[in-house]
Amino acid sequence: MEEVIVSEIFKNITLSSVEISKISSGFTKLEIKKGVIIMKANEFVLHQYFVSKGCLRAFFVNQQGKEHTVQFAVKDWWISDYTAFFSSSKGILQIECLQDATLYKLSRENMERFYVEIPKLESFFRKKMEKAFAGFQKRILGNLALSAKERYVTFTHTYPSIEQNVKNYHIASYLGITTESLSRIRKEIATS
Amino acid sequence: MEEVIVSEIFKNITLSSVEISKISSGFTKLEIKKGVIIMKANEFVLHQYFVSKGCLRAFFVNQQGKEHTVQFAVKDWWISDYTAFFSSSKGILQIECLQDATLYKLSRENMERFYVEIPKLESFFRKKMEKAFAGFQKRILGNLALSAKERYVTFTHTYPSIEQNVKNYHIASYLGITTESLSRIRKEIATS
DNA sequence: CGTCTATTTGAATGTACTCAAAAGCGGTGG
DNA sequence: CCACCGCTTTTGAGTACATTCAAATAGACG
Repeated sequence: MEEVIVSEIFKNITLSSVEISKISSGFTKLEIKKGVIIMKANEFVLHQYFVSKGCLRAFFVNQQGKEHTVQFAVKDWWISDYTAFFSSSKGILQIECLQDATLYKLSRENMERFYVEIPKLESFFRKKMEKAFAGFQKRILGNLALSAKERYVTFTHTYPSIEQNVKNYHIASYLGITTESLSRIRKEIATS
Repeated sequence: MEEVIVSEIFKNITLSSVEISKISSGFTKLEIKKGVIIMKANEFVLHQYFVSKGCLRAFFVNQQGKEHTVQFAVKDWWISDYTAFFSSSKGILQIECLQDATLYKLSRENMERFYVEIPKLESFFRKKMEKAFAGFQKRILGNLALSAKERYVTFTHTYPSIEQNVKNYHIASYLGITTESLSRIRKEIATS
């Protein structure tokens, strides 16, 4: 892997050249085409992915075949089925590439090795978790406290870069409403 | 603080007596009575709390005065307004004691000191975050994919110990429904 | 026993859903 | 350039589910 990517992923961290090459060798670069499913449900989740370019989503398909988007990821985000990734178990999510993407994949194994060999990376990932956790809490609160319309408006403000990349039905499946409802909400907003 | 509590909090971690006393001095023991609010919204969140006994909840109050429960905590759980705690900013959640409780409080400052002085604690807290994150993801998925009735049933199975400690309207505010709806759901389940 | 709080019930309302059909949009090939 | 195709979004009508508001019942506790 080109080593320049290490400074893209681990911004704000000062690393020696030895550390950089050690980290580099732990990542694998992937070029993914739009439409490709890079992670299937019911398989062991051994990797997480850093998005250097493009757009992806992680989603759950329920018994009725309905899709529920758990997460979008654009540049500088990480994506995986983290519940499975952390517990080294089989996942329930699928991950789909929505726009041609450049990814860097990191195995749990290499990540654990980083923690031991380069402790500041453990701090880095801990902080990343803290932010993700805070984001999830915000989302839970939003689902509890806000109407569908408010959730949509919040979404467009919080993730303007994502809105341009994905279909409305992906957004609907993220907000927990149907495509039709989202369409009506958009109309209502446009005519007000 | 009695040092015996350190082994209660940091189970599965081998610590030297020096480390134990260092950790002990970082925690403060609290005895809290039912009904007491230990954290108010709009104040800086400097601590997180380990629950040794009792039951608490973290909740958000929206403009209309409606309450939304983000988290319950019973024995061995931690509770705080983590979004604010991690960013050392003002919180939006309140934390209420639902059953007389024994808590051990830890400041962000002391926690950061632990990370530096006793690195295995950073691993401990990282893993704790990973589990909490996984739990939140499950909850988001539940909110998206399940009906109110299914969410209630899942809740009673996942947190049987909590259900006994809290009022139905607390559970309703956790599930995102009204007390009346929860009552009807319970009736429906009972007569089936 | 009486009071306060929590839960249940009822009736009317509202919001989002389902299903079905129409309209819009983008790309491809004649 | 335009006609066609597939996919996405919009619109409409009827329905289901949860909400609101109000009132009745049930429980807990002094």
